[in-house]
Amino acid sequence: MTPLGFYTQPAEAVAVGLLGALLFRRWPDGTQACLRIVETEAYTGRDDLASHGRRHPTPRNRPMYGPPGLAYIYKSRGIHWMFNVVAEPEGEPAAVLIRAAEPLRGFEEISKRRPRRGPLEWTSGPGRLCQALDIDDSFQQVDVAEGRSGLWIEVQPPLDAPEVGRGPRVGMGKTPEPWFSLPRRWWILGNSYVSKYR
DNA sequence: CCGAGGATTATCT
DNA sequence: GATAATCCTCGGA
Repeated sequence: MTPLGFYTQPAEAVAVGLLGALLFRRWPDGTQACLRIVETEAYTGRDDLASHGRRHPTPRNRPMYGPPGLAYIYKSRGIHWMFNVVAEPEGEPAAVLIRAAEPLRGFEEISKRRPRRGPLEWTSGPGRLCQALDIDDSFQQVDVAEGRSGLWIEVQPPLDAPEVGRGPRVGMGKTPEPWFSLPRRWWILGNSYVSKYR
């Protein structure tokens, strides 16, 4: 499947399919990091009161309505950057939040951006991941299927179903049921880098 | 180990 | 004016 075809799928399918995908970051000085995506969440449009796309386009959520395969980045709590990849055809507000990843290469580069913290706290959460990889809104709407921006994803073959966990999303706050409990979070079972804030 | 509370600001109503 | 797709620190056990 082409990258465009992959990201054009429903957000749920993209979220599952991104488990095990390789996330790359290359800095201007030539240093590089490679991580394995281990936790994702799906957000869609009017059928999802937890999603930024639940009402209509706004300056912030505009990228969710745009072409699939581009980054959607926003700031949470005025502090933490969140990294999503847009899914579904242009016009449909949908995105997949990259919640956690397991560092494979570039430990030095990652650890120096997460000082005074152990490896398990480097990238085990969406805000931590963006801190570890210097991801901010300068990557807004970059194409994650190609590496020119210095941030890209290489999708891998699907995992076997028994390796995948599924459950409610994190940080739903006052979101009403049933959206509060919809099982739209996926993770790799047994992986230590899955976020621990539930 | 665990739970409570604070940080900090753009965005939306 | 309230809220937020989070993270960290601190106090108590």
